[in-house]
Amino acid sequence: MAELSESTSETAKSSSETVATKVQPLETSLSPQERFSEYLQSRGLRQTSQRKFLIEQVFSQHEHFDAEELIERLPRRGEDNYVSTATVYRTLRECVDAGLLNSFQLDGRTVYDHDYGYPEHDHLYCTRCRKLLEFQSDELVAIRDQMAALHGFRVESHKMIINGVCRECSRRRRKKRKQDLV
Amino acid sequence: MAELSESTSETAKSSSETVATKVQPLETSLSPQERFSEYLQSRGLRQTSQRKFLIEQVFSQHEHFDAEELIERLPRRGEDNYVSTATVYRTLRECVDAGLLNSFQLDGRTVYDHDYGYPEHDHLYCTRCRKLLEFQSDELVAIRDQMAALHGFRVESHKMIINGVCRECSRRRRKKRKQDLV
DNA sequence: TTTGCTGCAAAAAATTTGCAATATT
DNA sequence: AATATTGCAAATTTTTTGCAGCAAA
Repeated sequence: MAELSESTSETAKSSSETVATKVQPLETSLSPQERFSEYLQSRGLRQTSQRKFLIEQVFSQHEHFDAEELIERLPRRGEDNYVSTATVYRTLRECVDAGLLNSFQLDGRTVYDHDYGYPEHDHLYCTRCRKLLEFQSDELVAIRDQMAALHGFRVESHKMIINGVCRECSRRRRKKRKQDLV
Repeated sequence: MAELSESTSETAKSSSETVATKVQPLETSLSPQERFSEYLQSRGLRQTSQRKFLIEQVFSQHEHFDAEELIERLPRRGEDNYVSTATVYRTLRECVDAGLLNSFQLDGRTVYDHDYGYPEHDHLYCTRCRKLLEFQSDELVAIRDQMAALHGFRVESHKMIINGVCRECSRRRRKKRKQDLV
């Protein structure tokens, strides 16, 4: 139904002190597959072909996606490696439990984001083109911890999303307005 | 189905520089009712008894709520002032458009929060007791703006939620663990 | 073998929508 | 009078669940 795209990261050519923004892959000792295997084993769960195939697909590209999008690019019923909708949902949830994926809500859908192998980050969401950008800020985390401490909270995680209009959409709009004047 | 409660605000007895946390009502020249009237008029929409009644109910208590909770404390079908589910949903959406309410997703539900008459704030969510606390941080907003600027975004809004375990739940847990040892 | 897992279809949960009747402006 | 709004029920949308048969360990 809806599409998400272009999870970009730009370099901080900036200015002020502690501005870290680049969201770069981390080095990991285990591949997502291996990490998932560990998770399954630790819980007495089974290594099935469906789970293996799904993890492979999910980590074959670093993009945000929702269940529907994932299912769309998977083999159809009858084809090889077909996985039922129910199993896709079940496996996505397991990935979140296993710390491989992160999930959040966007326009009513659950969006998944690679967690394993990526630094903690948050998102900028363009309300015009629905593009999702990532950013990373240690300062943000520091404030988070400060706020939590103030209220006696022990932090488990956080989600932040900044809604706005991206550079491209602003440009597009400006151009259009100019044309409208002609 | 689920219940949300106790939107508290604690005072910052703190310490470090710019820590502002108290979320206190703002002074407003218009009541929510009046503000909604303006909104309706400006769009050629109508002032109906249902809308009037709903705004009244929604602003009669400063709490987070979802559609289900609201409907529960409203008159039932057959009673005076009954408002259909569809209208409740439609009106809540209008409130968001009108800037009276804010909404965000929590555990699969849409949660509404008073926006009009309250300073911009974010939330701490206890994953154990599902309590929602508010906090306010200018620093957070500053970082938000900085991150947006870095990516060429024009900010429209943001949502942040910190998940964790609240003071009370931590205590409860600790006590329980102690008992378990006996 | 034992028990977890999968696919299927049906169920759920939370909104949304079509439409005829009704109420505002 | 013109048309926005409401209530109702049916439809959507997204995700979950029950269950019988299948498959890892």
